[in-house]
Amino acid sequence: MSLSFGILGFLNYRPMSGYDLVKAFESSLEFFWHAQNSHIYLELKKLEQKGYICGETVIQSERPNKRIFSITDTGRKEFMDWLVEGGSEDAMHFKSPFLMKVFFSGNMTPTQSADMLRKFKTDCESYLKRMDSIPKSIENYGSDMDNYQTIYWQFTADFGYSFIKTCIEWAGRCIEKLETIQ
Amino acid sequence: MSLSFGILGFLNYRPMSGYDLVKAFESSLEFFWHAQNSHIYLELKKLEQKGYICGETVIQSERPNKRIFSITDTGRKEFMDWLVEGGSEDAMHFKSPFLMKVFFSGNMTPTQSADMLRKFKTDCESYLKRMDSIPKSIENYGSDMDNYQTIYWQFTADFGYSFIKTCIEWAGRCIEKLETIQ
DNA sequence: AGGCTCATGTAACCGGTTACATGATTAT
DNA sequence: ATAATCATGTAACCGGTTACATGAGCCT
Repeated sequence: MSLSFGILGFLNYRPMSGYDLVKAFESSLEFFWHAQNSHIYLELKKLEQKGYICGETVIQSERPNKRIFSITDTGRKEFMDWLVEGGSEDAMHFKSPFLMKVFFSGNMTPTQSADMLRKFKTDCESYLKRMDSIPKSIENYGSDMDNYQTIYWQFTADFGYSFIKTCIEWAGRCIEKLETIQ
Repeated sequence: MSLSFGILGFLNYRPMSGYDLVKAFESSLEFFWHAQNSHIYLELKKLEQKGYICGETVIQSERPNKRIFSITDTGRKEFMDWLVEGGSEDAMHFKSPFLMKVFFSGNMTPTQSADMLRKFKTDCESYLKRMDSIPKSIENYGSDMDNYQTIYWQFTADFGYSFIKTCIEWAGRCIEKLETIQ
């Protein structure tokens, strides 16, 4: 469901091809909404059928042809309804196979589970490093956009940043605890 | 996929009915793996067909009859393989319609988005309050269980706690920022 | 009388993933 | 040569959700 609103949201900024959308998801929503390219193309088809977007083929000589999609008025209305509705999004709990593993780690030795947590921690740390580039890219992106938009991109980036840092601190505490009982 | 491992994990502690499992998920995995009762019953059927668990009907006079499921040796092996495999769980990113809304909130007024974030924050705060009871229930639960198990339950509880606190702090920062530009 | 707990399921649907398929141009 | 970027899709599958259906016993 939310993928379609993500697509509508991007097309509300400007018309884009499926390929553009794949890139847009990768570079901005990636952290909290990973999207497969196959899924995006399927969703574009559905949105077109519903009349929320309309596609136009652009013939290119030096590159493969592409279809550029624009949001329609009904599409924009649909998007705004979703955005404004106060539906409690259940934002607090999320599905995490990793945490489920931690929950059941009493079936492993402390050494095994500490290793798992160390791997998690280093994964987080390298992810955090890659995230350092985000604030800059928002500034670039934002310069030619409405300045007001960019604060929300910064909000989500800040969330990602804080989340990962919380993960690293938590993993550190867990590992410490496990080292005392070995 | 992970639901089945959650079920196997609980049945690895002790035999349970579908109803027991629903309660177990609600009281412990709820935060990071919400499970529908219908889904649990469907999964139990599949796991039985695969031979990972086996069910036995218990006739009760004062209550409806029930089926108690036990984990089999192959089921236990399957569970342990899942637990130990170092598959990178992709624990860092998760799907959040709420954060997607934040990302696109440049289409709302600062007042509207601040309201949304305030609602989120109070939701988090009431959730945090309810979470205060968890450490106690782990202690109770843990007293008759292997003490070593309980540290992992505490780890996941700690994660939930830290996560919610991070959310509250983040929302606070966002609201503050929005209030300055109104 | 009304609501809660105990107890188990089915059917339809849908959001999303995995794997596969193709092919031109451009840069190294 | 070969890898990367640009570009678009299909088919099969599956994990999970929503809605529905039933019914006994207990507590207030």
